[in-house]
Amino acid sequence: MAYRRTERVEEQLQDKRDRILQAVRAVVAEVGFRGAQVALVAEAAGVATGTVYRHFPSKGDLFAEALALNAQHEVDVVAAVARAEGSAASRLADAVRVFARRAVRARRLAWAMIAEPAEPEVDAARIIYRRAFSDVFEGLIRDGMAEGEFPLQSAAASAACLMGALSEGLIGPLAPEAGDLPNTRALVDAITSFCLQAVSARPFAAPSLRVMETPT
Amino acid sequence: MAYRRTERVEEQLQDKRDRILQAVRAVVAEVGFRGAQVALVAEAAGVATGTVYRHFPSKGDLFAEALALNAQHEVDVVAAVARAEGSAASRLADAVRVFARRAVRARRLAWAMIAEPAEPEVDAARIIYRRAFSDVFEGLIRDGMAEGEFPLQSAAASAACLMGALSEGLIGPLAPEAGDLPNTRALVDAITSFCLQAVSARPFAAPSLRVMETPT
DNA sequence: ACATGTTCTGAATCCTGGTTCATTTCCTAA
DNA sequence: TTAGGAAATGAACCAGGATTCAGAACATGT
Repeated sequence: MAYRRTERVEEQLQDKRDRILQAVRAVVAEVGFRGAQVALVAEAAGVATGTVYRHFPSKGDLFAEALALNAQHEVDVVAAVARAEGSAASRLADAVRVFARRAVRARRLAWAMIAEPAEPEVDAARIIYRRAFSDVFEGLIRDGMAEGEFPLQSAAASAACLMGALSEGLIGPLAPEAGDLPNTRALVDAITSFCLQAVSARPFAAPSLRVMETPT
Repeated sequence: MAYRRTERVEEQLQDKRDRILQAVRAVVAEVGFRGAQVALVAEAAGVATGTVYRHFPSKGDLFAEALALNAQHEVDVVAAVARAEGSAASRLADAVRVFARRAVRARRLAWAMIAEPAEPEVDAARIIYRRAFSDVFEGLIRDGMAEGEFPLQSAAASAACLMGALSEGLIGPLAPEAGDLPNTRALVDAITSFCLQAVSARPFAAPSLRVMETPT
């Protein structure tokens, strides 16, 4: 016996792993998932291509973990806002606004995280985190209903719609092709109030469908 | 000169082209974009792989055109509903409902069309049609504002959010993994009223953000 | 300094599925 | 019936990028 993994090595290993994850973030923020190849990530992390595979089983796993890292952080931020004090409505508005604002700041990265096509593993992770955000909103909607601030509704469905409105409202403007967004503030406000009203408005007696069965 | 493209040949050609496009639809409806490879499509269309390339320059183009065909049809259906008579609110509700209902019917296909990862050309087409739907909704929102049915709002932003709420509200349930959706009706209703209220409710004075600048 | 095990390296390999193209089959007009 | 194209075929080809792996460089404890 002449080798033992010392504390120091352990740290270096961990550190290298972290560096690789950070590199993914950096590369994706720059060239998106599309252009993010393993070799580039390795270079950005200052390691050889093969090293990446000593730390992660595959590209998909690596990228999914990188996304998860980022997304979890955002979830935490939003959840913290949601946990603040105040009415459900104001907390919901704040949560939505914080999400939107942060996304607008890190345009390219946000777009990649939310919408850019990527490996299946990444998609899987996205679904999980979409739901995580959705859960936060769902909790707020339930609070609001409990307090009588919001009308009764399917919290789960509303939360999903809310999440959708939020990301779609953002996606167009965030897309790399779209030019500079001139009035960030207005955009964020529009999205926020859309979401708020959807959830907090008095129940609307949706007119029944008079259109016949639409065929074809 | 001993050959001239006759009427009949012309038709056969056109017909073959159509068959290929239909085959894409069928294959995608079955195995999604992920599993849809050119060879499969060719087989489904009853032609050789190479033939596909006599009609379309590349897989991406073919698939994008197939999506466009489908999407355009849906846009037409929704636009027709939007053009019916009645208040803006009821037309909007109907439009949303029809979209959702039809999507729920053709689960796998709808999911593929709306959300499944695919070639860049397909994504490009998606963006175009997303906007097409969004435009229909935007028109209705404007109508509603003009009539005083809806409060003043950014029609473009609301329409985008609406589109997002609609697709996201659907996507989860439509995803291939998700089991059977038991109460289709309830889902469609929940989505519809979410959208309606978002757009038609009295303006909500969104509480201002008391949370400090969230760092990191 | 050495023996033994570990991590790193990056060029070579492999794989997948889109695309090509030499050949065959099919049309048309004379 | 046949010459002069056009369209169809599908096996072979190829690109691009993930993954591997044989050797080099390191660590550790004696």
